[in-house]
Amino acid sequence: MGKPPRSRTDSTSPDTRRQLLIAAASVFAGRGFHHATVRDICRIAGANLAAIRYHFGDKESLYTAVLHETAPPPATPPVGSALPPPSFQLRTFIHTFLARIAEEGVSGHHGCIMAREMVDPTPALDDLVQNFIRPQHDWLQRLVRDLAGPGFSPAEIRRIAHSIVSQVLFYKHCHAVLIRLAPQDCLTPSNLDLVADHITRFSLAAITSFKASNRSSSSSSAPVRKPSRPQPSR
Amino acid sequence: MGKPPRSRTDSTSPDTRRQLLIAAASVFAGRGFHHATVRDICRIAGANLAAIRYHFGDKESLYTAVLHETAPPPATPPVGSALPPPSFQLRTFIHTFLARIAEEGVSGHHGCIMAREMVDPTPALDDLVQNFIRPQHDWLQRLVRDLAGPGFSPAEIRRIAHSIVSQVLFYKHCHAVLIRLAPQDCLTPSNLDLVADHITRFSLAAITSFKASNRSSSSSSAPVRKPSRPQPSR
DNA sequence: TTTTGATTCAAACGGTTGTTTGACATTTTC
DNA sequence: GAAAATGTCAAACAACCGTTTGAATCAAAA
Repeated sequence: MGKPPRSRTDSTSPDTRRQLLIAAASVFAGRGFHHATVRDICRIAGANLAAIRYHFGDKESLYTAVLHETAPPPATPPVGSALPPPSFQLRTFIHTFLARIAEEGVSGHHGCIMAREMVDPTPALDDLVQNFIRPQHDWLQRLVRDLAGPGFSPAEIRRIAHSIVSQVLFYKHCHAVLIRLAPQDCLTPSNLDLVADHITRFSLAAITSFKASNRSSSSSSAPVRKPSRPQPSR
Repeated sequence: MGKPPRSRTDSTSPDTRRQLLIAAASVFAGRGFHHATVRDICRIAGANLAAIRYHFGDKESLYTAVLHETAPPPATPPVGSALPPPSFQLRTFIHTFLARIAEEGVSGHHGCIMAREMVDPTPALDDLVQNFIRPQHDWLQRLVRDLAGPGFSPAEIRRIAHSIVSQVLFYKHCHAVLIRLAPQDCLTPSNLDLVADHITRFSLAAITSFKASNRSSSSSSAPVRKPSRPQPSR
């Protein structure tokens, strides 16, 4: 029946397995799970087509293997003694986040695959949310709570966190548009600091203003009068 | 040679053509150009497989036909006499934008297809940018310039516009993550006003703060001290 | 009625996909 | 050295894709 052998987790695996993982990470990151073909992966890896079945089982198992084995080590928040000020932490978070999705080489594949999963999910997204996204999401929420101070509902904290994350992901998800609309704004190593600074300033300014308006009035109130009934799209 | 007939633009087209357009819009919006199959479209439209070739030529021509024929009428900015204040215009822009990408029915298909094009572009993206995205982008930039006042470089204006747009698109592009991470934050008709208000307040607060810090100092200066060298991702 | 052009239809074509096969080579174990 | 496990290989399989064919259908013009 040719049942594939037990999954090998030891480091004495043959080279083919490693080459497949490297090639697969590159192809999956570049074209997404569905568009990537096993033939491309095997060709780049210099392996036979059947190698995928032998080493991983099928395409989807290879995909999850890539996600697990190319995952960056969990961020090391310097817990304990001297925590940098929250605004500094936010700047570092945004910069690191941007750098991960801007990265072109091997270390950027995981971020690219994650960005693709968000828009075009596969069954692997559930694991990804649980293991990578939710921890970061929770961490960011705590940071926003520290920055904003008391008097904010959990929903407000979450929406602020969304506003921060969205500004970062924009440069990944809308890269194709940006390159046609304003190529000079595309995320490159040269303007990464500039973009990180902008998003940090933009977000901190909004949070600071929220805090101020929250201190003066009892609850959050929209500072702009709403249109009675904004025109429904078409 | 069976060359497809001349493209018919008159309204006396047979019903099959219309049904194909409707079905195609739904399938393309739901699964994207590549994942959508002409067999699905024809089955939903109740048409034969060859109908696509006969009425449109091929799958890609059907796609562009959908993009053109389901396009919403150009937004009618009340030029001239009584323009509402910029902050009011921004709120309306964000609300309309959000409503378009949240819409589930037929009128939402164009927005869904556009959102997919941004992430997974097809040859149709060039037209889309030129005809739909760039006009809105330019309009928003002028609005931001009005809101921020003088003293900002074009690049700063663009980055602020990016920050605004990104917060809206987030709810579309990251819906799959949001539904797993914080389902109550997903964009629904019931919380659309809430989200629009948040994004408007967040953005206006940031712009107002930028304007203030621009008035006090000569140029824009980051209010947070930068880390000397933020940890490179892994 | 005959003819013409427009439209639909079942069926197949050629290509790509993920997957599987069974033989072959190599290494390890007894 | 025989036997078993391990890994590789070319080749094919089955399913699906977009596309194409050529005949059938139908309404209006001649």
